[in-house]
Amino acid sequence: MAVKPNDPKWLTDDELATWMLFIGMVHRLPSALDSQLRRDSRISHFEYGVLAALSAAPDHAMTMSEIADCSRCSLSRLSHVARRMEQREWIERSPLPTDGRITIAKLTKTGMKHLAAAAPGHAAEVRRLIFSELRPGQLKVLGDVSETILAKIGPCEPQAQR
Amino acid sequence: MAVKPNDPKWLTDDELATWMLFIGMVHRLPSALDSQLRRDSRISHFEYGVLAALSAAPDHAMTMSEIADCSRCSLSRLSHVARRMEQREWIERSPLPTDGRITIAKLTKTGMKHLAAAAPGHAAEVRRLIFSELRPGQLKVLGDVSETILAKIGPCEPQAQR
DNA sequence: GCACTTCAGTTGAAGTATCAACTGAAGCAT
DNA sequence: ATGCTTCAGTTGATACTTCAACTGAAGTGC
Repeated sequence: MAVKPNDPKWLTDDELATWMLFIGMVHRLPSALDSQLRRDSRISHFEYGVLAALSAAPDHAMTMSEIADCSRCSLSRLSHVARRMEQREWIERSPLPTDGRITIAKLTKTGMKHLAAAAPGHAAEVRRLIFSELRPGQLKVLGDVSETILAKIGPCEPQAQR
Repeated sequence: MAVKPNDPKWLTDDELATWMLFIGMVHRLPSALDSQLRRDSRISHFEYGVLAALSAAPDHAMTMSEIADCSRCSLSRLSHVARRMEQREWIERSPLPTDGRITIAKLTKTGMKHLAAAAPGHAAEVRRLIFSELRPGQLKVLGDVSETILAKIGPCEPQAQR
């Protein structure tokens, strides 16, 4: 991202240099992860996250809102994605009997298989791109900084609470 | 991003905790920056980057390929975006007389005004979200880590060189 | 000078995301 | 029990991104 170097309200030189690297990385990393998953496993990074979340949940099932929270996306986006995943029979959706507003999404066997097939390659890519050359001190800083930024961004706005 | 905690090829506990925070931040930061710019200045983060790059270039002009390189995007994406920006009269495009393959994109006065109007608010948001609570040591680590990851990802693949 | 290749960029189609509007279910106040 | 409000989720329209195919210009070998 290039800049307005003469604007007094912009950043110091050090900050600017960091910013260029950081924003470049932030832009390119998601698509790099996405490419690997699509190429090797015909699945998007976002879909992978949903499957992984479900696989870790009791009974391989969660409500739509729970998934949206932990995937940090809007219900709208999740709803579209869930429809496509349901068509591919990776998940099944059904209303909760005791509260008709709530939809339970459940991982199918097919979905579980796809996830299991995709996981090792994805893990290897994450390790290769990020953790392979990260020293413990850097790991800690990266976690802290991410946490701080996430806190500043705050909870999902788009449609979450309004 | 939830996970496969029992997979031996996955990550250590420390790495996993860091990963969840980091990938969440990486996903949400671009849309947070985008929201601020769209809300306050009717411009996307990507378009902002293009305008900023042009504003820093000699004569406020660059070739399409140069812009694509420094914005880290495909020529295809840039071409679509440039058409929309040309319609809004933020930029003008013309072929280079000495080589008909090359297109020069040039920032217009209108485009410059929009950029100047958007910059302070955007800079403030970047500062608020990222730099306000970052200590010098963290700044350095963030830059180094970003650089390492970018190097691992390598140059743009999509359409850049093939 | 002619075919072949590479280069720089554009285009259209298909997929995906975002936004606003909507639906039906549940809660709640009277 | 009836009307209002909130909740959880879905839907359709619109906008954007990506992919593959294409175009015309320049370079290359013969």
